[in-house]
Amino acid sequence: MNSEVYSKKISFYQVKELADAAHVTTDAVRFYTKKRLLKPVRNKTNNYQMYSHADLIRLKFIGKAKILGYTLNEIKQIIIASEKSESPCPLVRDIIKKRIEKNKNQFNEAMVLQKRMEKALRQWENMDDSIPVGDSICHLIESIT
Amino acid sequence: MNSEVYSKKISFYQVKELADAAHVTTDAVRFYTKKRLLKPVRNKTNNYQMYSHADLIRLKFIGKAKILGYTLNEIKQIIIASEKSESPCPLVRDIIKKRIEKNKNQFNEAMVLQKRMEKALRQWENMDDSIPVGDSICHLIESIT
DNA sequence: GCTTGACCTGTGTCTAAGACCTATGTTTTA
DNA sequence: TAAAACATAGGTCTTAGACACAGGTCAAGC
Repeated sequence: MNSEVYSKKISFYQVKELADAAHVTTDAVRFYTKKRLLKPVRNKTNNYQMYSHADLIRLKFIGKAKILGYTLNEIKQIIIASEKSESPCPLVRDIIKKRIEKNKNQFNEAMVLQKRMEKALRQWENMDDSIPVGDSICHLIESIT
Repeated sequence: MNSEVYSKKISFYQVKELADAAHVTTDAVRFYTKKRLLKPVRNKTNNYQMYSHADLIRLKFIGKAKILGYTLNEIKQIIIASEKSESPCPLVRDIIKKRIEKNKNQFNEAMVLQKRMEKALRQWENMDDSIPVGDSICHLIESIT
């Protein structure tokens, strides 16, 4: 049995119930709560957190936003905007545009790194595994220009 | 004037001298020192760290290894191997091979994310910036399947 | 009534590689 | 002698939680 209260037509969830409903861990729920992305109320008799249906919707929203590449801080800004009855959409569009651009740069950087590593590995094919001499550490890496 | 001691044919470097010589920050030098990648000795009169020429070579080595994609922990393992008069080369080759593979996977994941973001942005072109209703937060993100 | 298991609480540490800041001590230079 | 430039240790901050620990709560079965 869960902790839904039908008489009041208000459902509350405990941490694990909420986590399971959104297919995330309880650690994630607690983490989001600490960051104030979720806003449970306290059950004063046992000090437990009680999550509302709105929290469940928020939690699912967080999941979708995350797979689109939004960070938790960005998601928080979006939620805050929506709570002020502002449209968060311009913010949402703006963030994703910037992230797409940023990712392109990181992509290129990662590509450069990958090429560099592959080139090094090829060059090392003709070099032996010698024991370092003097202050040298590894002639393979030290041979890189 | 720096703190090189020519009479003993041993040069010592202060943090900033070493950092400048390897084109890194003093914070980086201190960080590597804390991680025991560099091993200065203490000047007992003023409690300063004194770095040797071997430290400078290590510091330059760290720089080269880093642009090849090695992490500091991996670099530490390599240095430890070389200090035991073992050849660190098999380790060096092994790490880079694994990282090349890992990068390929991360590359693919990043590509999937990028495509997902671009697709979302295209789909949002035909949607308006409405104000959230009820428990909804942002219909743009919530429209993602 | 008691135990057991499953849940809850807060707190802390760990991940990578430093950047930045504070407060304080030392050395060099004008 | 005072200021500038160096040094020290220590702390916090960045991502998104995972994992561990110690102890409180609650339902079920015996």
